[in-house]
Amino acid sequence: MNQNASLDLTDSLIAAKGLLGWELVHETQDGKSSGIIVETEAYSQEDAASHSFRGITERNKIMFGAAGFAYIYFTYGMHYCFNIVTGPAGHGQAVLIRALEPIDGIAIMKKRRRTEEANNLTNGPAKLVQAMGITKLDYGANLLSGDKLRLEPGTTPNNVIQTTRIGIKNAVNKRWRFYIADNPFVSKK
DNA sequence: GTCCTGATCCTCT
DNA sequence: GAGGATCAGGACG
Repeated sequence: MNQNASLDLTDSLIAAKGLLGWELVHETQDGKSSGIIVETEAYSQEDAASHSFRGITERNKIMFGAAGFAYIYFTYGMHYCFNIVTGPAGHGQAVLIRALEPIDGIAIMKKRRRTEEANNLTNGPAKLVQAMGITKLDYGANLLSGDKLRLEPGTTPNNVIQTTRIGIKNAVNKRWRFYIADNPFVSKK
């Protein structure tokens, strides 16, 4: 376990791996909630599965901006997913956060998720958004500025698994998904 | 405009 | 393991 001095967001693949072990913190009226990032996926504009593949649009324009901002999108008519923008300005890429290990505010998460099961709070991209109280209002938030929604350094995990992504139809052969081995809060092995 | 699809989750069998 | 919920963005004309 090594202390992370800084986060490399110059490339989504590097960032997806580097984000594992970092803590995502959100302070709301209900209190503070946070969790360790245990599962991520990388997306880039050369990648047919990425929202940025077909170029810049009103929805995904934040992906083409500077790194370190929140890209939140709505899908399947009922779910939001949370991404961290990476790469240089002008290059559309981001890292999808797929799962967290709950740390602070677990009682708040249970209330938001309407469940008592601790291992069912944040083990999926739409679940963690709900558990953390993230909304579309957080679109474009600067995660590195120490604001209410932010990233905090954690510890680098020892065992990281690299594999294929989940829930996509294009570019399914790319092994752009990373998760911490043996972590019970990973959405799927 | 209209149509279709989706980086999902939950509730059933 | 399968299917439904439910709506915004994007493609097309």
